[in-house]
This record gives sequence, structure tokens and C-alpha cells, in this order.
Amino acid sequence: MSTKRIHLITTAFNLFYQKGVHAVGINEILAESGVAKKTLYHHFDSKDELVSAVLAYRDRCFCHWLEEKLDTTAPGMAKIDALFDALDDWFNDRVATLLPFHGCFFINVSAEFGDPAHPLHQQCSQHKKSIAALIETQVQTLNIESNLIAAVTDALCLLKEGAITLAHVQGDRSAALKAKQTAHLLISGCV
Amino acid sequence: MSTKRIHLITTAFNLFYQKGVHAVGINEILAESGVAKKTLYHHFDSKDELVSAVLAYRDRCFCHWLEEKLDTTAPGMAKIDALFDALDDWFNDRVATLLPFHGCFFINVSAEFGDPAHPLHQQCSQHKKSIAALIETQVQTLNIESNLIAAVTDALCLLKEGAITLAHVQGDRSAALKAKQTAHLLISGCV
DNA sequence: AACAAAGTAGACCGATTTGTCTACACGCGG
DNA sequence: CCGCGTGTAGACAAATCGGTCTACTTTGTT
Repeated sequence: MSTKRIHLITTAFNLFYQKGVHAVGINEILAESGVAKKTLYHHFDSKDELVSAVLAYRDRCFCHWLEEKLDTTAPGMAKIDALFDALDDWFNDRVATLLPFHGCFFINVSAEFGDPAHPLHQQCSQHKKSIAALIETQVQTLNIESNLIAAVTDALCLLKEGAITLAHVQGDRSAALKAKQTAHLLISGCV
Repeated sequence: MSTKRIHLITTAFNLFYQKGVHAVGINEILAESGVAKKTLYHHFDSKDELVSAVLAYRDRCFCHWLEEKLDTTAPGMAKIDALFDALDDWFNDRVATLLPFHGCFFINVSAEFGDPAHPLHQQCSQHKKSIAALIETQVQTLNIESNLIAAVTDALCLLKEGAITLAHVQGDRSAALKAKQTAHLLISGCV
């Protein structure tokens, strides 16, 4: 893949993530990246396609980061700790590759493209499904009844999304730890 | 308050809630409401001030609706059921006064005005704090140790925000019932 | 050496953005 | 009866939007 293309995507992500997609114009991305307009439209047919590429890029970064965090943790309850500790790192800007926390990019983009039928909205939905699947495989390493796996996964996803929202809207940087505490209470009652 | 002012606010909310604040121009609000531009700028100094008024309007509607739902419910566990049943009504468009569900307006606006120092972002944060306080007074009617009240309130807020996000981004209309189930598991372990 | 792909700068397009302004109309209280 | 507050319609301004285009240069491959 072209270096210019990558540079455009990373620059666009920086700006979109901080200010929102609609608040950032094409020209701002070009000025910030130092790339010519023709080059942008050579790689992407429209702004929406650039946004789509940015979503795909962030999806890869985020999933790889989380997957590695969880895979390098011993099976069992430690997996759940690792999940919320990872979120805590994210919320408190201890993960350089994720950039300073400005909420979940996919939740933010979903808010701007509110129509569920919009391709960009669906792309965000797909990312959330990937993360949920990732969490479910971790839950399967727990010593709980197999018919509880789906419910526990749902619960963890709810707590995760809740923590992200609390951290962003309310600015509550301890949201991940609160969610972790809640998850402990919850799962200790299931074992 | 002037009828034109109210009409502008409700029309603007409809459009903002569906399409997002930045995606809706002043002219669209004027065309939809049939109000003259001069009248809008007579009541509001800028678009941001209109957005602020719309946030305040939605805050009143939403808090009144939820407060009434919870206040008319018997103390105890029924309060928690009432909370998530109310969310379920909202997600499934059974509450006419809230308009068809497009996520939480305050989360959406926070996403568009991502800077935590922005007045509109802070207004959204304040709304969430009001709702949290509302929930805490309900938790106090539960038969749990007083030192658990804060933690249970946090947990319910996390589940609530998580359910809203799941319902909006993923289009999971059953999110409120999942959250309700999780809350049951959680609190039954605390009593 | 030659050729195609990918790059540059920036003028330009029509549409749209927020916001101002003029000119005028209606109703109500002092 | 007169002035003030509220309203209308819409022209206008200055900036910005996404996107196209021309003319030229660089780079990599064969």
C-alpha cells in the first residue's frame, strides 16, 4: 500500500477522532498531511470512502491491541481483569498506539451517521460484533456452565460500552475500574 | 416563552436527533419549521446557543419521563425492573414523547463536540449526572447495605449506558432486557 | 532510455455554511 | 395613536464544503 495513502488515513483518523468527521474538512486533512488534493482523490473516490478506510484502519489497530492483551493472559478470571485493565490503560492514555482517549471512534461515527442503514454505521456495528466475538472466546476459558457463556459475554459487553461512555461523556477516568469491580461481583455469583 | 421559540427548538431537536448537529444546517431548520431566519437569530445568538437550548429541552423531557416512571413504582427491586423496562420501551419506540429511538442525544452530541472543555459537551455531562442522581435515589429504596449504594448505582449506570450503546450502534433492541437480566444477577448477589 | 503510475500545487466549480441586513406587517399596552 | 416587541421574506456576505481539473514533476520498472 502506498505510503501517501497510509499517511492520509492516519492523519485523517487523528483529526476525525479529535473533532468528529463532519467537523473536519478535506482541506484540513490535506494541509495537515501535506498531501495534494489530487492524490487524495486518486486513492479515495469520496470523503465517505476515506472515512470507511479510516474505520477499517482503526478496527485493525484496536482489535490487534486488545487481542494481544487478552491472549497473553492466563485463562480464567485473569482474562476479565485483563480486559478492564486494558480499558483502564486506554482511558488514561497509557497506550500510545491508540492515541489520546476521545471515546470510542465507532460510537462517535455511529452518532454522526445515525441512520442504521448507512454503510459507515454498519461498519461500526461490525466492529462491535468483532470485539464481542473476541470477548466471547475469552469467556469460554472461564469455569462456568456453558449455557451461561452467552449471558456473561453480553454482560461484559454492556459493562465495557458503559465504561467507554462514562469515561468519554462524563470524563470519568476510573470507569474501567468500576466496571471491573462490577464484573467481579457478577461472575463470582455465577461460578 | 414564545411559541416560535418552542417550535424552533422542537423542530431542531427532531432534525439534530435524526441526522446529527453538524449535518443539519440552519436553513434546513428554518424550512422545516416555517420560521424566518431573523426570528431564529432574534431568539438565539448563534447555532451553538440553539443547540444548547435543544439540549436543555431534551434534558427536561427525558428526566421528567424517567422520573415519573420510577416514582410511580413500588420501592425495592421493582424500581430496577422499572428502569430497564423504561429503557426497553424507549428502544422499541413505545414512548411517543421521546420520538423514535436514535441513541442517546447527549452521547451523540458529546461525540460531535468531543472536547471535554466545550460548553455543549459539559452540558451533556451534566445531564448524565442528573440521571445518575435520579437512579441513586431509587437505589436507596433497596434493602442493601448503605456502603453498597454507590457501587450499585455505578453498576446500574454502566449497564444503562452500555444498553443504550448496544441498542444504537448494534441495533440490538433487546439490549435493555439483557441489562435487566444482568442487574438481577448482580443485585441478587448483594442482598 | 522509455514509459506508466503516482505525485505536486493550486485554480476553479457549484453548492452550502453561519450570520447580517433591509424593508415591511401585525398586535398590544400606555 | 404611537411605539415597541415580535414576526415575515429573502437578498446578501464571506467563508468553507466536497470534488474536478490542468499542467507539471517525480519515481520505479522493464
